[in-house]
Amino acid sequence: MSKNTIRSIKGTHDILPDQSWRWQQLENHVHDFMHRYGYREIRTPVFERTELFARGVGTDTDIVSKEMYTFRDMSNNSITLKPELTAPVIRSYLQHNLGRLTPLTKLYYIDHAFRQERPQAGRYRQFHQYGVEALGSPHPEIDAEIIAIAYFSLLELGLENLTIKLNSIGSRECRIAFRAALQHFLKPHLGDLSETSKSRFNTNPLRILDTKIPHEIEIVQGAPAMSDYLTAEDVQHYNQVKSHLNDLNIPFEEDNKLVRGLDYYTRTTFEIISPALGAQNSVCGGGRYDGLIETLGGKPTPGIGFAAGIERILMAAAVSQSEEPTVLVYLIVIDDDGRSTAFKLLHDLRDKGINADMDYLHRSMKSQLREANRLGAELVLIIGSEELKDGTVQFKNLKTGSQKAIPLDSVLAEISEKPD
RNA sequence: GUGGGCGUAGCUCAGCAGGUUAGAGCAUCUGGUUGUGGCCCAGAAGGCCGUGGGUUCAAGUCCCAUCGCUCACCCCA
Repeated sequence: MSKNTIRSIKGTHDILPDQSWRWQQLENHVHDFMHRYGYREIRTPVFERTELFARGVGTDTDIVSKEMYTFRDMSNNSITLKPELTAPVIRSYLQHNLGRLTPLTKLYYIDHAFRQERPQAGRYRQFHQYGVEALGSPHPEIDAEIIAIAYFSLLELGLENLTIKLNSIGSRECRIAFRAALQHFLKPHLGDLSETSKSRFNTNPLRILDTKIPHEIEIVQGAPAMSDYLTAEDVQHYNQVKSHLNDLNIPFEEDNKLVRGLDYYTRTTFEIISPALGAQNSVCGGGRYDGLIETLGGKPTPGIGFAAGIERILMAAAVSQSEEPTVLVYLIVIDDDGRSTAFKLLHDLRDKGINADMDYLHRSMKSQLREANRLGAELVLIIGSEELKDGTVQFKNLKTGSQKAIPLDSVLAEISEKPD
């Protein structure tokens, strides 16, 4: 690469033609899948007011405190490239009062988000997710549906050996009690905790449970369990979610240490991990957020959703489902006389919905045939001065090698028949 | 922010104790066929050996710095 070329920004990637076909396939699958489950697409802007994330996601989360792309626009507003996709959807839901139409609003998206982290396998600064949000129902069936969508959509996209990790972190009331108990338990160990854990002790002690530091894991081992602090309603809700999952034969593992990193989660939280990935093995994460809509200025409305990482899915999914469409017919021009005839014929073919192309470099016939072969064309139409004279084209099948002269005006008919 | 690995042709990589004009395979282009692809053969093009500095008679090779890529920690999709 020349020293003068400009590179893409660290942690961002071009999706080249080799890969874009897989993206299209995945997106098509997602659209189709979501429609089957009764979800409608929503698209929100790439950037939002910074305040949306500060309020919605929580200022003491890693995302808000150190990973956002934030800048000032010309009106001196603080703007942030979306670091996650739920808060903007809720914002839009409230702004347009989408809940007016029906008490349960089911939305999905395929979108990109931005976080300023050190890139690594499966973690990029611009990354893509598809996800769903179901707004309005507090009932466990919708929790199960959300998990079902996450799980079955991933299966349909070709992922294997997935593990669903499931937990309930309770309603807001019992989290307050649990939080106090946790702080009470951790207080004597405060000196042994890492700096980050120490600061989380006050801001969000639940996240200390998620620690990866060995000696903290030991300390946390004896911590009070969230499950002991769930209210009777929380327990019942959780049990019903599990029961519905069992009804659908969706396998899951309970993990009472699973705490989603964003502040807004309540009750059901889940994560789906794939063994085909590296250290960043989570392909999907989600949960219930019964307080979020109220936090963002709406009336109290329950909600639940998930987001799945498209790059990670593409990394973990071995097979692509179908062949990329290729050029079917390639036109070859031998000498300048035939060029305009070929150009018009090319247009007619395309107009009739046939994948067709021709050479635009005035190359030798041999080169043009090579190109046709490289493109995977099945048929080649050759036009030279001799053909022009008697109004024909050479009709050649590249698979069999057979060739015949046919009248120019019968080309379309000939192609639509089974070529031989 | 912290740590490890790696930067030689478009791609994947050789380059062996520092020693003359820097190599291979694949890809590309041209030719072997006065109008016929794949396979085969021949040839061509393509490299400030990431950048800067240092050591040396001599640096792709050794040292330092720097930039970039990558993996991992943290956290997450």
